[in-house]
Amino acid sequence: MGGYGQFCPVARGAEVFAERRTPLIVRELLRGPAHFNELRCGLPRISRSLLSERLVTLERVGIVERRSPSKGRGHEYRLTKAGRELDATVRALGTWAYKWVSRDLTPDNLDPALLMWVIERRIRVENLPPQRVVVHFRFRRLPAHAYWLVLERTEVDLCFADPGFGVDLFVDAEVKALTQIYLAHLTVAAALRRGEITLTGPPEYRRAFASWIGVTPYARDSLRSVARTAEQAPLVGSRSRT
Amino acid sequence: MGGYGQFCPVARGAEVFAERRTPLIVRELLRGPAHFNELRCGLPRISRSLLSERLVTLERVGIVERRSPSKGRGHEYRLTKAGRELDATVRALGTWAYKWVSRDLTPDNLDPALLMWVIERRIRVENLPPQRVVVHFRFRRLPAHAYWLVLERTEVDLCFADPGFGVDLFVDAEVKALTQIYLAHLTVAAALRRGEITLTGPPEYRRAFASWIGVTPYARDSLRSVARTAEQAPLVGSRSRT
DNA sequence: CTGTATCCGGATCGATACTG
DNA sequence: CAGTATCGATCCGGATACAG
Repeated sequence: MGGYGQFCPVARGAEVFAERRTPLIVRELLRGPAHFNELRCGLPRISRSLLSERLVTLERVGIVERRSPSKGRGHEYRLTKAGRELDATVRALGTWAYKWVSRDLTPDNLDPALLMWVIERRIRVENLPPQRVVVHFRFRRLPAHAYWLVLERTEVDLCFADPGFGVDLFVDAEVKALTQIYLAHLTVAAALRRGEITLTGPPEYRRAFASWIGVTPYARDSLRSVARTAEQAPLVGSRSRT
Repeated sequence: MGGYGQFCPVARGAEVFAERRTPLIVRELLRGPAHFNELRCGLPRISRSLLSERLVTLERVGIVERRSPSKGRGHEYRLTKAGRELDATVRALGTWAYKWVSRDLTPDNLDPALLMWVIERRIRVENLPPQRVVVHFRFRRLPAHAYWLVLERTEVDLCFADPGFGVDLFVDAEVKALTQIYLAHLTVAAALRRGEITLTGPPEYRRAFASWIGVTPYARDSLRSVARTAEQAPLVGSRSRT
């Protein structure tokens, strides 16, 4: 019961791309992660069985190439040329969804761990001060979630335990507000005004904080991005993680 | 178990667009049909239950608008502005699939009725002779399938029974070959040479037949993007785009 | 004619246990 | 660590019957 019994390219494409979770797996692969458990980081609720099965399918149809352990353990999953060219489709889908469905965030869509993960990747290092800054994030009504971002111009790290350098800036936030900021549907200034985010620390860091946080790349393509203020310079590209 | 638990626009978009059969339903709505059973024509194996359910979902998320019977029976299903803007995503998917997966046609992908349906819609009326031409299609090893195309510059009709005007041109074809022609992976000339299509009728009609048949729009998109890429390469002569 | 509700078999998915 | 096999619960989808 796999296919649609059609020769139409949209149907053939949907057979491989529009299977459940597949667009997200392709999105992750486009971002860069190549190992099984790296991929799982960006796919919070996926089971290992399903990810494994999808990777097998994607390899079979020529979107993914599985390479033998180059030096570490396990395999490397890389997109083939065909897979990389799915970028245009993923972008089109993301851009559409940014414009039309990203505004209404239900509690089910919120995920502090995932949020911190993407915020880390989009930190605008060029706006950081020369010295290292440790920012401690906590989320209201979710005491179990605590994160530390260690920010340096040369490297950004996300920790799940106090890294021990001392904390320079405390961020106490509503998950929803910080998510909206990442989606460029709310400015840091507005969130502070409404009390949905509280910053504690030296004034220069409190002032600069907004310039450190990046936004989703899908906001860039949308005509409707509301929060395009002076504080938001062009987005930086993704940086490599090791 | 509906959503993916993510705020990422790609995930939100996939929740609504990448559900099974949904890309095809959107594709059909983009083409124009607005009534329930018109939609089913382009979705051969879909059950009424599933189409009904998907239309309800699409209406709920704001992609489809259900209008009360304007004059006929039943409802009209129209894309909203949000739905129409999915065009870019459908095109991206179709263009990708045309390039990467449309070549390998399995018997399961072939469907004479659907093929005739899309050929009818893409007839290049500007190349037709002034007088009416009736073309009778038959498919090898599928004696149950017989179709008549009544071609006029002002109107094209597909019939499943002899319309009674007499037949001007007989086409006896391998389903696969005619499908490949529609996908622009094979020319009529080559198919004739290989004996995969046989034309019977006056020489002027046999010669002109190739110019009446159109090809999938995704072939054109693909050629255009190839041209665009070529134009960016330094060694290729310039071509203007509008 | 234009859908909708129900039922049931098969497909899918996550948890668990297991292997290299 | 990096997956894979198995199994049971859940979900999906087509057939059928039914309603406007």
